[in-house]
Amino acid sequence: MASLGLENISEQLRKAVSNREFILIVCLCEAYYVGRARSFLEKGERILMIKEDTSFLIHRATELEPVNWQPPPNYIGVAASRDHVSLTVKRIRKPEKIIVKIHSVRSFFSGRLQDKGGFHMHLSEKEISEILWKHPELVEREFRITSMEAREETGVIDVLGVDAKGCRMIVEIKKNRAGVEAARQVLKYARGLGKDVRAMLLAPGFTDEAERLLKKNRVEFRRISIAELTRILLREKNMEKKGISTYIDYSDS
Amino acid sequence: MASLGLENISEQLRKAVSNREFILIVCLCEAYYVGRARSFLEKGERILMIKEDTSFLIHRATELEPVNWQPPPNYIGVAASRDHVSLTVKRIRKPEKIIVKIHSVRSFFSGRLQDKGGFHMHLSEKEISEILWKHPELVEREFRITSMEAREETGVIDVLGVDAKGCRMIVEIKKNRAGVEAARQVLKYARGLGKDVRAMLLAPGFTDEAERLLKKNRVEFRRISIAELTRILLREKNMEKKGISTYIDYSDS
DNA sequence: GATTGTATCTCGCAA
DNA sequence: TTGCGAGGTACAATC
Repeated sequence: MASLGLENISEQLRKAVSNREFILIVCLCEAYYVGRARSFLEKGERILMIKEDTSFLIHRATELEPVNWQPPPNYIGVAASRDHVSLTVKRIRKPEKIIVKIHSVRSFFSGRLQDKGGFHMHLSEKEISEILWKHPELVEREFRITSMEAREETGVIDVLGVDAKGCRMIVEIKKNRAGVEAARQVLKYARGLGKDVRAMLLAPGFTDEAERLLKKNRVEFRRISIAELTRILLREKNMEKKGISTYIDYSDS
Repeated sequence: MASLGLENISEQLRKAVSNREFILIVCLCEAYYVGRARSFLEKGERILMIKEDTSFLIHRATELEPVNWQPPPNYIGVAASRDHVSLTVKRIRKPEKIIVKIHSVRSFFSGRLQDKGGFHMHLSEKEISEILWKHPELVEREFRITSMEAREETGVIDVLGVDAKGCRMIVEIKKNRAGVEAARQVLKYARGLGKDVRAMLLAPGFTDEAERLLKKNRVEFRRISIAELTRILLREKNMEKKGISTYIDYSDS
């Protein structure tokens, strides 16, 4: 465990900052902020967090939101005085800075975090299909779905329907950002059904490559928001079994 | 320093949670979220923060924003398995929850934070006056300022001016939330100048008491945003010496 | 409880 | 770089 003497802390902090480590300090401090506004946080015990990309946060004992913060990139300076360590966090691209006077330290952590784990907002394609089945207008105004998961020679087409003008339309759903493969897949389906068929790809996002391919081949595409679909899904579920808290249970076992 | 064995951690965590302590855990973990959307965060090293009001945050090595979070109040549950500790954070007023599987712990801190320090967004009354001098429309459309810091028998009136209809108007500025004292002060000034004078109190906020008193005496009041005024102030300063970074320097010495 | 508006909003994307 | 829209926005004030 690190010694918590101020001289020691300032040395460790300096080193951790120059190594671009993740730093957590539980300390008695006060903080000034000048930038888009100005503020002063009186002395008290808080958590200082310096991230590996120089993001900076000061959290208090309560409240979700940090009391002070600064988005990266920042210049971070450490200076030792007789009775305190000052930490200066200065935004590089904008005129903003926070100065923290650290008077004493209760806990200090620094180190590199091993974190290659991905973050996924998700909804299965099946769930997305179910939502679209109930809300075809999410695909397009006056769109009607005639069949789902239709087996064709070229593969399984997620959604088959008819647009406002009576034109047939196939819709392919991707739960993640769609790449060229997805684009090629829709293309294949569309070609398999002939010329007078509209084709659309629905996904939370599209790679540049995919967009190019889709535009070139006149396949329509549209962004869907997983968050919005989730909102709809949960609302419907709540309608079904109302009164009961009904979000999906991620049981832990 | 706490032992970082999982059994030990689960016990400490349970105790800290039941004592409503502030908890910081640097650990290898994965996290599920279900609620307004759904997400999964793959295994990696992160910081878990449980606050004294049960606010919950998961921060990664980079990025200002937490990857997962949950506003208070929450129910917090701890369960130990053979190879991991699971932490369940379930929102009380809304159907949302996060489940974190903690696989190993690099650092653990828990304790009560002594923090009575206030947080103040500020701008001096003088600075506010200067901004109003340049932007009288912030007081009211077509307002013209005739004098500032005018000495009257009853005291120093911050702003004296004329409204769109030519009616005289006094404006009192408070840089913090205005209480009854401020209200009484404006009232005194207004009475000192006679009946055909409008009076207005500008402040970032008003106590209920103050509002009542002001309404009763037909003194107008208007909320001003310190953040907005600061924005204007800094913009003007940047116009003056443009090219140079010009925010006010909080020197640290 | 539901709605509205602000924020040192942040963040991503397009122009 | 700037502007615009979305967000699990959060949060306070208001009805």
